[in-house]
Amino acid sequence: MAEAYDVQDTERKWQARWRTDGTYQVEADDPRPPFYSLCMYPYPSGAAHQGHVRNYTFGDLIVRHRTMQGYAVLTPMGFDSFGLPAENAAIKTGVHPRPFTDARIAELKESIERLGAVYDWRREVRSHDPEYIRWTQWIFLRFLEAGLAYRKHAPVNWCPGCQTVLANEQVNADGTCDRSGDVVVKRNLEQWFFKITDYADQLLDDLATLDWPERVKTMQRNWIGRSEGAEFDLRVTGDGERAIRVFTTRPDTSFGMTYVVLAPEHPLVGELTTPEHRSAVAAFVAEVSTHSEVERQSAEGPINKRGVFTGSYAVNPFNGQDVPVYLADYVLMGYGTGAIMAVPAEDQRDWDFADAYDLPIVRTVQPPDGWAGKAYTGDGPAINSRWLDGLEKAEAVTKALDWLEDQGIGQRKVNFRLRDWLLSRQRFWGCPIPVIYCPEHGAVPVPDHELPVLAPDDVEFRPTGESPLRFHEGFLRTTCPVCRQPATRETDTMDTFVDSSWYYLRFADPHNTEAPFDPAIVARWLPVDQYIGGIEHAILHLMYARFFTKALADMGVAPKELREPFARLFTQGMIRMGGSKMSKSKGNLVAPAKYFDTVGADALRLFHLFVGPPADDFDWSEQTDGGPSATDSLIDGCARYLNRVWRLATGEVAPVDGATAPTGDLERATHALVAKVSEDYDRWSYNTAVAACMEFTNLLHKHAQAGTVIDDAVDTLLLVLAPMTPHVTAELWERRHPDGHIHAEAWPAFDAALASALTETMIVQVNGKVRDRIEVDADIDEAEMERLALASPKVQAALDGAEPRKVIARPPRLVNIVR
RNA sequence: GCCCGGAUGGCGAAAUCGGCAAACGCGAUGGUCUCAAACACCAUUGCCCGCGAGGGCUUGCGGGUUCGAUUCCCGCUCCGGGCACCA
Repeated sequence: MAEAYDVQDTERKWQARWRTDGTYQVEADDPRPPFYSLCMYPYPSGAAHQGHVRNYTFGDLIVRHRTMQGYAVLTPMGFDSFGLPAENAAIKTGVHPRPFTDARIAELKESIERLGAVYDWRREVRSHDPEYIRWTQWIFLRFLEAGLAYRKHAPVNWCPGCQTVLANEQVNADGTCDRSGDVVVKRNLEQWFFKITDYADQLLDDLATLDWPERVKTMQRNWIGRSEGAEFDLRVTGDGERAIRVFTTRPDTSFGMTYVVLAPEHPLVGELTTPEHRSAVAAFVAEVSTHSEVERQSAEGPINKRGVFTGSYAVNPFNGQDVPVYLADYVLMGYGTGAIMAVPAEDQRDWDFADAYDLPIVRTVQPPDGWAGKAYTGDGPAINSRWLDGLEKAEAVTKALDWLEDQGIGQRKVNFRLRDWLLSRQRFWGCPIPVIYCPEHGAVPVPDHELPVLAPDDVEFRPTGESPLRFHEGFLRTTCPVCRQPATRETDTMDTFVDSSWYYLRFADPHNTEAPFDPAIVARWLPVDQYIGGIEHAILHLMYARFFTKALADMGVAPKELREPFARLFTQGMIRMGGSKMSKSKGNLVAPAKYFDTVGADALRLFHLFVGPPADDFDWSEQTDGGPSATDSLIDGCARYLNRVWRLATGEVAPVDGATAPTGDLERATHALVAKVSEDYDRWSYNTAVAACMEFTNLLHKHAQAGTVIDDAVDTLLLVLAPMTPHVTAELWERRHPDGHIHAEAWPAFDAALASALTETMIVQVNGKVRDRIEVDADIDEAEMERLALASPKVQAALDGAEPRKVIARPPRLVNIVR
């Protein structure tokens, strides 16, 4: 009886081998060309889920393929181990987040290993390691010195559920918290910020240099939201001193300004409000401040309740007319100058407001004939605009800008939607911000030699909305590094996105005790050649990491030439179940363990590779009562395929009486397989690479049934399968080549000439309909094609005696006869 | 509202540069092996008409360009995602 494939034993055996033999450990001085492959390091939420499996299967395929191609592949892994879930669990159970987190890391690490994904574990990085904390804090201090970290009072997003401040990026479009789903409210607190806006232009421009999915780049462009325009002053009527500064992208429409609007929080509101309007304005401002950002920014509600007149007027500098000054909740203090010139004829919001408040509307751009809409925002000749009349938009904009600058009233100005990154979190389980507050010296950085500032273990976890550190006297009370007088520590911690903004740099030099990393070593490995992760990080993490790389390079901490961290990015599709993303919080996870325990890691990997294009979402079908789901059937099919490969490679395919070997040159077919799989690996078409392997396996199977010798072809099949299904191919290789290690073999070469077929099936069409198929030499010429085609009885029948009007021949595959 | 994707058999999908639509697999049906089952192996499997040979139709919908369109262009429908008073 032939020996069946023992999945469990084999996978365990090879995982142990890869752990101990160092195949995937590399040093900075490795003579091979470097290749840095990185999967986004995970938040440790426990055992892996199918999203991890998919991510690390793709990543592992690249690592193994590049290694076979002769690269020194840097393949590190770590854990984004600070964060809310561990702390929330601590509040619930009273158990410190560290043991909780460490246990979950151990679980996740085990399932990653059971997947057979290989990493240089010597380089493991965990956000909550004291050494990692040290260097995160060190980097924060460098940002502080460079003026890129600062503190200010700011209205911040406060989540009542999480009891903490959130970054803009963590607030959903509907104003709810990205994590808890609670409605976010505004609070005014003193917070630390990173000055990411200093890099807005670079973050925008350098997107062009990246080999990233277009849609991710577009999302980043929209998020940065650059707009060009003008800022200029409007004198307040009857007031020799005060002026209102406005921002506009349409200075060409300035003659159509019929009123001015300030944000309710604008500093001039008090001064501009006349006594008879005071109570109405006060009521309006109070009303607006009770609304959350969401309510305020939703266009619902009657527009005539959304603004109020201040009683003051300002002068439109273009035509000298007085225009009324209003407040409206749709004007935001945080963008531009917090004040706008309203041009209702060319802006729909202004139009609606003018309509509701009976304000005049003057068109300054001629709408096209038959224009039935209200505000016209398109191009057209300027009208009612004196010296701009007749000019098209672009010219009018330029002329208006020049005029503003000549008059000394204003100037060209670029505004960004991007805001500075709020990094303070009123949380315990994060990296402490290394700052001390001294009554005498203010905010003083903790000296480098006192790092890391570590949170104490003996804290009480309470849902207070402030970090438990605030109640820990031993942590809180300290002395000022400058004057040695009593002082207090900052008790906020950093947003966990700070940790993930530089971990990929630390991986290059993870044990450095003198610096976060050696720039020379970083220069060898970075930028990351292939970064893989979920689309959900398209904006936040990827923008922050780009900012960190640029800032660190400018400070000389990272190599100066390193302008971008991730040269190529691949965003894998989501796995959905029942229409929503598979996630722990939705309770619709399908743990991989049950597949590891049955069909094995290779079969599960093969399934993820085969099921569809890696970038596409996949719907995991739910279990029906008792029977296997469609998804489980697909996974079983992958396991069956690997058993077939096993029998083929161990010589156990049963011979079939009277079977004859397929015709065709097996050597050519083998070259074609290598060509196909090589190309598919490079273009992220793993599903078709698997299909090609299956097709080739079917071919070899027929040979085996006929008893043909096919050893070289089987070896090649194992080699091209090795990055996809590493365990079974390693085992088979070792059995076929004693002491051999398939993952140390070279990727098979192919001869392009041999990879193409000798003969082709020529399709003969009459009027575009297929009428015949003829086997021809691959190097056939047009004349011969036409001759063969016209000689075909089926073609003659279709022509029915008619003379062809035209014959199109595309050697060697197609002839179309037009009658 | 704006921007970006997507739609192909019963299901997951393929067709890479405008040239055989449905590769590969799942499921299904019939058969071989078996006491039986599982495994394995063989065959069929887009839809319609036809005993058959064969014929017709088919890539969300409607047009267009072309000898030829799943692929390019115009106009829609539906689904998914991102952004959304950003002046």
